[in-house]
Order: sequence, then C-alpha cells, then structure tokens
Amino acid sequence: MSSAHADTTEDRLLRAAVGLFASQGFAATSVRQVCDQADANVAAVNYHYRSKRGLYDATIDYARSASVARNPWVELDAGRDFWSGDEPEVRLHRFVSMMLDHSLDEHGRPSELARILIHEMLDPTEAFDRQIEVSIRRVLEALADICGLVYESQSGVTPDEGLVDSVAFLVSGQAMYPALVAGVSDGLHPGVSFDADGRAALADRIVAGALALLGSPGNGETTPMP
Amino acid sequence: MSSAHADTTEDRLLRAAVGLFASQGFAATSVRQVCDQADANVAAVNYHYRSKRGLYDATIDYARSASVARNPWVELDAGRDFWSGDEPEVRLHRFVSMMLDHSLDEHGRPSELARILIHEMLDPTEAFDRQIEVSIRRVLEALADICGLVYESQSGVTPDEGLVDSVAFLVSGQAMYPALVAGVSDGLHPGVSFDADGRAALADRIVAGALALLGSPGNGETTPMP
DNA sequence: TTGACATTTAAACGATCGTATGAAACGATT
DNA sequence: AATCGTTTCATACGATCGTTTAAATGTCAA
Repeated sequence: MSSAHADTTEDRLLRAAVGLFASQGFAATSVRQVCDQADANVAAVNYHYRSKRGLYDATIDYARSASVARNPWVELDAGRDFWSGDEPEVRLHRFVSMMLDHSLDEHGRPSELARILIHEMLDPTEAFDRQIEVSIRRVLEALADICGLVYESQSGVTPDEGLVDSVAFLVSGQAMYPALVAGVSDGLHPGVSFDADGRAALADRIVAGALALLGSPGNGETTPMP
Repeated sequence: MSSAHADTTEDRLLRAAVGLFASQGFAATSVRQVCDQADANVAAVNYHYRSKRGLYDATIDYARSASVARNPWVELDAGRDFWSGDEPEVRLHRFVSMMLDHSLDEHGRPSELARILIHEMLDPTEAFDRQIEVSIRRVLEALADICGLVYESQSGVTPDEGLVDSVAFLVSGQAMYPALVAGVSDGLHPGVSFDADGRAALADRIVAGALALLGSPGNGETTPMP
C-alpha cells in the first residue's frame, strides 16, 4: 500500500504544520519553523493560505480529515437509530473504543488532532469557536445519548440527566486523558500501555466503570460479548 | 486572616506570571506581558529572576506552594501507615477529592498549577524533568498505592498490578480532566458543574467506578474470600 | 517561440521577542 | 550630609516574529 502523499508545497506545509501545531500550539509555532520543516520558502504560507491563521484553519481540517479517514465516527453520522439493533452496552463499548482510537494513533502516540483539540481547550484561539467546539460537542452529545440508552435499558425508566451527564463527562475524560499523557508516559504511568492491546483493555475498563455507575445488572452476571 | 499579598515587585511579577503561564504556557507568554500586568519595568524579570526561565521556575514553585497551602497532600506526606486506621475505600475517596481540589479552585475554575502541569505534559520544557515530573509521579504512585490497598482489602489477595495501575490511571485522568475542560466548559458539558457540590458528586462517582473495577463487594454478592 | 499565468524565490518591512546596560532613585548606615 | 548597596528606570541590542514585495522561475496553451 502506497500511502502516497502528494508532494505539492501545500501538502508539505500541511504535514509539517500538523505536527508542529499539535506539539506546540498555535502561538508557540512560527511560520518559519513550518516552512523549514516543509522545505518551503517563508512566503509560501502567505501565498497558499493567506496567513498563519489560514494555515492553522486548513491544518485543523486536514488533521480532522486524516483522523476520520483512519477511524470514521459511525455513531455520529448514524444517529440514534442506525445501531438500534445492538444493545446499548455494546454501542457504548464501541464508541469508547472509537474515542480512544481518535486520541491515540496506531503506534500508541497521542494523535495530532487530539493534541490540537487539547491545546484549543487549554488556550482557545478563534479557531475554537469556529471549528473546534462544534465537533467536540457532537461527540460528547452522542456519548451522552448512548449513556442515556444504557441507563434506560437497565433501569427501564427515563434517564436521570444529572447522572447520565456526569458519566458521559467522566467517560470522555478517561478517553481524552491518554492523548494528554501518552507523550510523556514513558515516565508516568509505567504500568499502562497504549498499543492496540492496551487500548482494548482500557476501553473494557472504562466501559465497566461506566456500566457500574449507570446501574449495571450485576457483577457476577454475564456481560455482553461482542 | 488578611491574605494580604505582599506588594513587592517580585510578588507582583509572580502573581502576574502564574496567571499568564497557566493560560498560555511558557513559550507563548512574553516577558513584557508579565511586566505590563505586574506594573513593573521590562528589566525587572531579569533583575529579580535572572531570565524568563528563572521566573518560570519560581512561578511553578509559587503555584505549587499556593496550591498546597490551600489543600495539603496529607496522604503523600503520611505514607502508607498514617491513615491505616481508615478503610482503604475512605482513603481513596479522600484522595480523589484532594486531586479534584488541586485541579479546580474554589470558584470551580481550573487551578493555575493544574493548567501549568497540563501545559508541561502537552509540550514539556526543561522544567518538566526538573520540577514537574517528580511531583506528578508522587501523586500517581500514592494513588496507585491506595488502589492497591482497596483491591487487597476486598479480594484478600495481593493486587494484580495491571488492574491496579489501570484503575489508578483512569482515576487520575478523571481527576485531571476537569482542569482541562473547566476553562471552556460553559459550552461543553452543560450538565456538569465544578463548584463544591459538583466536585463532591464527581468524587463520589469516580470512586464508585473505581471500586467497581477493583472488585467492590457492594453490588451483588461478596466475592469469595480465601 | 511567444505570451499569460501560477508558483517560488531572495530580500526586506515594521513589530516584538529575551536580554543587557548605565544612569537615576531609593533606603539604611555612617 | 555623605556614602553604599539595592532596586527601578529609560533605552537599546541583536534575533526572530508575521507579512509583503518584486523579481525570477516554472508551466502550458496558442
């Protein structure tokens, strides 16, 4: 498989920018840094993207497209009905796994998109209101929706919104945290790995904890098998 | 009690720096920004702290002292024996509450120390190896220690390190996440609040999830004791 | 080959960066 | 009042910032 990057100046700029913006944020990354790493002239950024912020906007779209290409958000586009054939617990597990797959790349390193999102949450730029917030909110709302279905299916009554929102919040924190710590995790958290196996174990435990909070049917009972 | 900030130039520099470094990080914060906000001359930083990084180091110590003064890490200094009179579950709950109190200030806003730590985890400077990593690791090790005690007290056997490390990791993620999202949380997570009541509810649920993973006796029947 | 257009280039713009300098202002001790 | 060490000040250094300009180069239809 030839992943065959295009080698236009625009693409080289984007590929350099996504790494630098992800690791340093917008303000701390200089146009010259990007151009040096992309083997491009300093003026290339302003020619192809109008300004540094134009490049940043394009970089966010690029990072998101790449992340979605590797790992589509099937639950988001499908709405509440698409997966209705599956039990809510299974849907929750798959959704958490997807969140982890968006937070970490295939090598267990933090994904560039996730790092950009974290930078924007820590120190928002104008891109937050324009591009970031909406996409994050869609994920969180879908997650809360699934948590509500889990609650509903286990207790039979309409969900307690406070509990469901809290659980969705805690689950999203657990799924986002690896993207924050994986970059320096050689030192911290020596007992946790973020490769495919580690991610699967993590997803299992995040879901187990969430199910317990949402009123799991029992510890010793059978849990749904995928 | 007169919290009576000293009004020396050094203190004004520190108080301005802790806010700016917390919200923008080291690289994106300029010396002139700090001096303007502190009503000090541009040369004041280099006179009192040798360099921008000298100010940054002093700022980290200042933020940590302030955080510890508001909320001491009793579990950290006490080691394994001090609280041995309490049940491990109680110790875990108190420790999680302390982590949340270090992540958020009294108004439910992200604490400055926590934001500096997150910036350092996201984009480490030399201060990470020199000051940050050790202090984070002490907290995480204490947390893992308590999780191990919980596991031990509930299953009666020596802890499974993989499970205990994972739970400690997930708990730390849940306790750190509010510091990341509280700054922009007016939009995201509308159903979750970070005031005193919200924090208490959060701590309850984090602990409940952790206990479920560590094998809580409470849900169904007690797990067999050898 | 010529002409029209797209892209790249070297060079420079003013602004701001971290830092350094030397003189002025200050406070405490003779 | 004179002196000395400490702190603040205006100012400036070289480097780098984002951005702009005009000329050089590449591309391709006519």
